[in-house]
Amino acid sequence: MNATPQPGDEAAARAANSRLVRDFGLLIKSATRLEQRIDGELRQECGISHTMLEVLIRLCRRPGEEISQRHLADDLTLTSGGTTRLLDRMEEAGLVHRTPSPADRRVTLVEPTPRGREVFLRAAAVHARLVEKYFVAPLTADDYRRLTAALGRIDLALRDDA
Amino acid sequence: MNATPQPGDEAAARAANSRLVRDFGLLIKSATRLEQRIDGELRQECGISHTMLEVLIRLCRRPGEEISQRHLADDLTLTSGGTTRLLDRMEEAGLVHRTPSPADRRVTLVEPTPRGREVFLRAAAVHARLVEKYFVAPLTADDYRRLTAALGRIDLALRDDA
DNA sequence: AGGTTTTAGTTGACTGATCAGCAATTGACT
DNA sequence: AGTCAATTGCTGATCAGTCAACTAAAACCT
Repeated sequence: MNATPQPGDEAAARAANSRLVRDFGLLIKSATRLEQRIDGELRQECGISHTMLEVLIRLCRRPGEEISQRHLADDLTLTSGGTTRLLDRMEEAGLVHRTPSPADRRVTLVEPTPRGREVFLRAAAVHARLVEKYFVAPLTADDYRRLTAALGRIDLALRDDA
Repeated sequence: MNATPQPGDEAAARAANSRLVRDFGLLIKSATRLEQRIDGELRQECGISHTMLEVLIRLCRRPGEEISQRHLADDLTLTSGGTTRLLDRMEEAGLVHRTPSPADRRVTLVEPTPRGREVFLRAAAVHARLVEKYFVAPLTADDYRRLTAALGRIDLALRDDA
């Protein structure tokens, strides 16, 4: 039923079973699952995606401040094209408003609409509930602190060599 | 230039600036960046995506063992349809081989081809190099241990209430 | 000032996933 | 045995992103 064992099989098995491979897989998988869970719940209860929530978070931080698409794109790790389309959908849904920058006619500034802020408030509550349940509750306070610190260092390492 | 401040603005700003929101954003962002980096490098140097590598990892663990698509889908957090198409591409690329299960005529079993194992070995080296650089190096040994343990608990919490 | 280079955002073509619906097969219950 | 439910994998339609090519505007550089 199986082919005759090849010399490479053993080496491949060793690599596939390595500790690092499993641990790294766990990081990616946990983050993916977590995001899927939150995305699904947000769509169902608030009608927005997790990505849209991330946009609203950034737009609501400093009321009155307008943020350029470029800035959003960098912060969300999206391409400029992807950001254009994301904001198209959000504008269509009445969540944000685009205005050309008076200072630089290349840039367009983005602001949440009143409705955008309102939806954000509801979404933030859902978000908080789920983050609490799956991110905070499973960890001790100490673990939580160390985890976020560790993630910060990883993120820094990734940013450093662009 | 800015609209008159609304009563909800302040509440929204508070939510948007919360500690939990930032920390959770960091988790998702770090994982996303990490995966993008690795995916890009794998495509360039080995011609496979990160998802394909994850498939090969699972197929190479126990040489001679064949794994059902269903099992793969669950393990990768993909839908069955997505898995079908992923394996279509991998079969097309000569990385895996599908055989109908003799025991249950609904299931099809998947095995790596010799070429699949060979590509996997090269990809695993690239993978190890990057994981080492961005996941291990930025952390102390102690942090690393705690981080993976914490992720394990998060993953468990997510699995528990399916 | 004037030409070159860089930057911001949009768009068309494509990719890799999802979802929902399907056929085939198997299991479970009388 | 015979029906009804559950499971496996596949498919068409769609979605949300990428990439590369483009335009318009600004910055830079002698």
